[in-house]
Amino acid sequence: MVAGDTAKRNLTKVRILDATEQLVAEQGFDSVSLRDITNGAGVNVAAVNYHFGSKEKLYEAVQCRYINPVNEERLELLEKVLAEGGGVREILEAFMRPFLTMVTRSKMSEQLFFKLMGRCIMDHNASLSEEMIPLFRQMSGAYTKALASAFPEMPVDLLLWRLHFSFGVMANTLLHGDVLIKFTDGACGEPDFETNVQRMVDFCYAGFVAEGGDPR
Amino acid sequence: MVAGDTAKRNLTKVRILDATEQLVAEQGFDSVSLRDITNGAGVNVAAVNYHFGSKEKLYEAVQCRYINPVNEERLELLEKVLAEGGGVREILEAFMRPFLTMVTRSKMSEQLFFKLMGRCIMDHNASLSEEMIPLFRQMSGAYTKALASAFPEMPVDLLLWRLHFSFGVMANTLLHGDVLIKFTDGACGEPDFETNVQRMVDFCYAGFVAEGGDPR
DNA sequence: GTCTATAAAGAGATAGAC
DNA sequence: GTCTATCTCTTTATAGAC
Repeated sequence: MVAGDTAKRNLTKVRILDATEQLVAEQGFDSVSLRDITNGAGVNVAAVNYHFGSKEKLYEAVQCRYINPVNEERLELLEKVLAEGGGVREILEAFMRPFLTMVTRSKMSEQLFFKLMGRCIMDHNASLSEEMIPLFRQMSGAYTKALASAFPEMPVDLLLWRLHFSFGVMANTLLHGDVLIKFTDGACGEPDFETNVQRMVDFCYAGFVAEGGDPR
Repeated sequence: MVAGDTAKRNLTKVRILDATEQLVAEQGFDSVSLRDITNGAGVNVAAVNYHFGSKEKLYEAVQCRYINPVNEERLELLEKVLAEGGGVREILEAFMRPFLTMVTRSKMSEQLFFKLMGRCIMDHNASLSEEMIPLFRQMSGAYTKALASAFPEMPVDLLLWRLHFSFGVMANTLLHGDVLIKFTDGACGEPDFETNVQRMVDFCYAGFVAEGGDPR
């Protein structure tokens, strides 16, 4: 195999991934057919099964493409925050900011990219990919531990639910931020995600330190 | 038409609704076929189209069956809270508690019922039914107004986003509460929804009164 | 590695008998 | 109001030519 073959193979593969993430962001995992995808990518219908094995595996590739780097960056940022003696606010920011870093790696608009991310973390019908579970467990374990250190007197179950609540705040903003904008006829403004990260961190930080908590 | 006919027609219709909500709660709107439904209900395949017109309209009926009463009860509770001079905490509780009232009207287990509710408010692929939009707008308008009175100095856009965050907390708990339980191997406990409502109210109340807010 | 052609299964919907 | 039988369309996947 020569370099040109690899380049061409990767081109087709990447075209499929790009088309899939665009269509999935717009319509959801369950509403997109292989023909939609191959038409969008300008490749033959058989190409998906040749390059990915099945539609399901293509979907796993789409999910892992960004979610795994997001979880890696979450781990890196958390380490940095803890090394610098950061508190709960910084921990929560480390949890939410990586989506903002990752958007620059995609060809999609910010709005569509966040929609895709929301679908990846919320549409558990379309197979929560096995390939992302270990990293996800590691990441959530590290954050749980960090928050448990910050709130030594908070019962673990309460802490886990508050982390889950924070996850819900973020996921709903990613997935349905556009719905709020349409539903309020723009009265909520059209904040960029940087603004939303700050607002979400403020909101969840206050929720974490609420009665029962023991903030550092 | 005699009473018996009506009873029998309603029986079939209700059997279809019951089977559909059970299957949708378990598998999601996009993963259930008409044959799954009619098998589950013990009725003929043609019955769905006879009684509901189409699969889509059946889904709208399933969504409206509980979501409309939930939104009505939210409005009633809010009126009562405001009449009694309740504050932000009580307003948030009025927003979240109706799911707990409604679960008793269903044949499903609590866990499955909340899963169904989560799907109804989060799966916007499967058609956000036109029939529930007016009530939904009225309800969210009333809550926005009540919260705006409680936080007269908070910019409206921030207030709307904090309400959206609260919605995310609740929706994620309804839809993915079971995921947290499995994912943490039970370390989060298995709290009943009453406990979760209190925790969500605590969390969101603190989020609302965080810096920038002006609590009553 | 890419194409055409097609297989095989399953979907939603409905005509017409009862 | 309910049933059987069937229509029509779409889906994923693949065999085999190039």
